[in-house]
Amino acid sequence: MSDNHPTKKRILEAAGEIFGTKGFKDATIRTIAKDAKVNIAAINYHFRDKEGLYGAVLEEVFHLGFTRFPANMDLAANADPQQRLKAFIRAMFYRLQSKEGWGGIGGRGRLIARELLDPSPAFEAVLDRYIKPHKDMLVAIIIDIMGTDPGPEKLMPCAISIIGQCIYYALASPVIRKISADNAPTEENLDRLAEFVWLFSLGGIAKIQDATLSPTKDAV
Amino acid sequence: MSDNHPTKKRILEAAGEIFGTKGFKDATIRTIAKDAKVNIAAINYHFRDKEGLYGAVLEEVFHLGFTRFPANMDLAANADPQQRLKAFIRAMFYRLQSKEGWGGIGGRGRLIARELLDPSPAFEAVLDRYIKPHKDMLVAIIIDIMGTDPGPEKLMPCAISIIGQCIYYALASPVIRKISADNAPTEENLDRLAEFVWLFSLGGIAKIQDATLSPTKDAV
DNA sequence: GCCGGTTTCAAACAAATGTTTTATTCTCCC
DNA sequence: GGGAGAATAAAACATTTGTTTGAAACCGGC
Repeated sequence: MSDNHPTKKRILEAAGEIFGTKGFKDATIRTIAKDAKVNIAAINYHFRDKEGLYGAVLEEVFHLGFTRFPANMDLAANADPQQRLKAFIRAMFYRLQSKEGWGGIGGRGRLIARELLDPSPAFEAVLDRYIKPHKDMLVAIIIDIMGTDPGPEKLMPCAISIIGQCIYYALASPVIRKISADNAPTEENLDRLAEFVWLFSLGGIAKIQDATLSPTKDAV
Repeated sequence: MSDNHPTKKRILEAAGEIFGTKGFKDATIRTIAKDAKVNIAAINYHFRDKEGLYGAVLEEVFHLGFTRFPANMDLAANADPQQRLKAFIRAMFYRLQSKEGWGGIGGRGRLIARELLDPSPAFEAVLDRYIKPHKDMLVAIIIDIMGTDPGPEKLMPCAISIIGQCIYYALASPVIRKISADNAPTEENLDRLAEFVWLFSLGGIAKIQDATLSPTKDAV
């Protein structure tokens, strides 16, 4: 079983597409096999079962996305933190949306959104290997922007707000297209959308830095 | 077929829960029937088929959410726009997350997230009836905060960023819980999270208002 | 050239699931 | 109180779908 086996590769490719657009349950082995021009049994032979295939797809998709579009996207490590945030957000948009990455709504980008909603058993590994380090990177950038560590009560929600905006564009693009077609993500407007989210987030961070938040145990 | 028929009501209740947690395809009418303590055939009898049931659930869920937690939540219409934004965001959090609303991750809140990802045929109606007016309300608030209408290039992305943050908390709460348990939405911290998103967004709006954005057709 | 293991293939299997059917029970109105 | 229509129940049906099986084809090494 030499790796990057052509059959295996074709299956992974087709599966990424089908799992992304239809979701785990709606995707059928038969459709994947047909798209990959492969016999049904080949899938079970190479990946044990449907879940095994899904796990392999997930790992491959994350690996691809984070190597092709790393969080510090074409940027010197000593760049000023605001530019690093811009690169971080741009990388996220490109990773999620571009054809070269997860292909946005038509493709595997949705696979990630689905995992956020219903984490699969295979997601746990991906979480530790890719997502947590990615989050730490963002947190470090926010600290640098603020100049001091404001503590987790401000840090984490900032990170969530930033990531949330990026993911939402990927998640809701069918609906965004219906309500405001110009702002639905496409290959052409990723830079514009990323720049917007960047500016918006810089404003948000600044505001949060100055604010005194209600105590954690709120009983308003 | 007198309405709020007890059987019909029980089915709707159970279906909302099951569809929300499992999604359309994973939910089986047998499970729903069992939870509702109803014969399987009763579902087809009252709702024609599985899709008909789903449509009814969707309509009922949106109606409930937007009447119980309207966007101007317990607030005078002439309140200052910043407070109106705060109320808007709080309403969204409560609608999505509270037990009395869509019950967050355990319940029907996920149903909405699923619709954003894969809009069903039944979603179209809900979009016109509930979501578009809701969006218009937010846009009006943003205009009031800025003092002038900045044009759609700034308005719509602001609205998307704000809504995106709220939805993301609902969508990703399983993952947020794993990464930063304190900030996963619960019945108790909704006010705190909403206040955070409000402040962050106020900062974002201010920043965007002052910024000159790249031209729409960007070719950096 | 042939033999071992690997890979592919077509067909069959078994389980799950939406829907329909047919009979029975219930409910209300005359 | 009886009957017509609505509502419920149990069982059967047809389809989809993940998986397995057993045979055929392929391939590298001796």
